[in-house]
Amino acid sequence: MSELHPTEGELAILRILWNRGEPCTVRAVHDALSRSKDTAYTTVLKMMTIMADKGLLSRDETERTHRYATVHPEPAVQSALLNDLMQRAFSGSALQLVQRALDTSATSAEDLNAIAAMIAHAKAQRRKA
Amino acid sequence: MSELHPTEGELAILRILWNRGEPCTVRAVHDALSRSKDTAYTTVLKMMTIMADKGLLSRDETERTHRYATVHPEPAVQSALLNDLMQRAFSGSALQLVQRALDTSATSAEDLNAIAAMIAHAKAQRRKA
DNA sequence: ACGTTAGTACTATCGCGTTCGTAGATAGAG
DNA sequence: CTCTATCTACGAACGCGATAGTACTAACGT
Repeated sequence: MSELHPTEGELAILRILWNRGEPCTVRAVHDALSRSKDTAYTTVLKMMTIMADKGLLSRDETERTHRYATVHPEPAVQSALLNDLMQRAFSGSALQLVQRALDTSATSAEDLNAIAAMIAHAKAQRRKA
Repeated sequence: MSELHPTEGELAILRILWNRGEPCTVRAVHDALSRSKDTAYTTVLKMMTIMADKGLLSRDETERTHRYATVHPEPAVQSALLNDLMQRAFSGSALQLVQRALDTSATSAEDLNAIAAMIAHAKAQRRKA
């Protein structure tokens, strides 16, 4: 259930793994993380083993240096987080959420167009079904 | 800074206060909260005093039974939470966030139309400026 | 064969959110 | 005036996320 509710630190690690797109060593993740944050190697290791225990990551132990991979794809986690926030702060209303997102961020004209296109597409899907 | 990042429990209390639209007593909040959650009166009291210390709530102590009111309006907190999530899970891209929100939740046709209207409006605003 | 290097595991600590019991204060009823 | 109900305040305890130091293990070069 809460597999898809990573904490802040966990999400930072997941982002790196998603970016790489392939199983990585703790060393690689730590190096990448060091660019934005100052964390000890053992801390990253600890977090990643915990995440593996939780089922957030999978671990390949065939080599001496273990390689970790994400279990859930990025969109699934994004959806889960979004749904969570929608329930907690928007009474479950996707409309309100999107509304707030749009009038908050300085959305570019291109983005507006992209979203409009997306909606048109969604409507088309609707008509088919 | 983190004034606008209420925790889960804090948000539940804020929601009640926002719904009421007026300063409330701890008793009133606790009663409302009891409908969905089983929490002791003193727990709610404790959280609300902490929130007052944090600047999330203001307190009127003129009467014996203090009355608490929200400091920040709901939209502001929603925006802050949304921005936070946008940074953490969507690389700061509002487009991606909205995209995920739309293709995840079973958005109703009316909602789609409402969002489309909203975008049209935003575009119009853009043209003016 | 041995020491250096790099890896994982274990353990401890710290802060914070959450929970609630208990104590102290005050208003209102009898 | 006293007793009771209700309120606030204080402090303790617990779980968990985050952090990191230390110890043990395995490979690799000389």
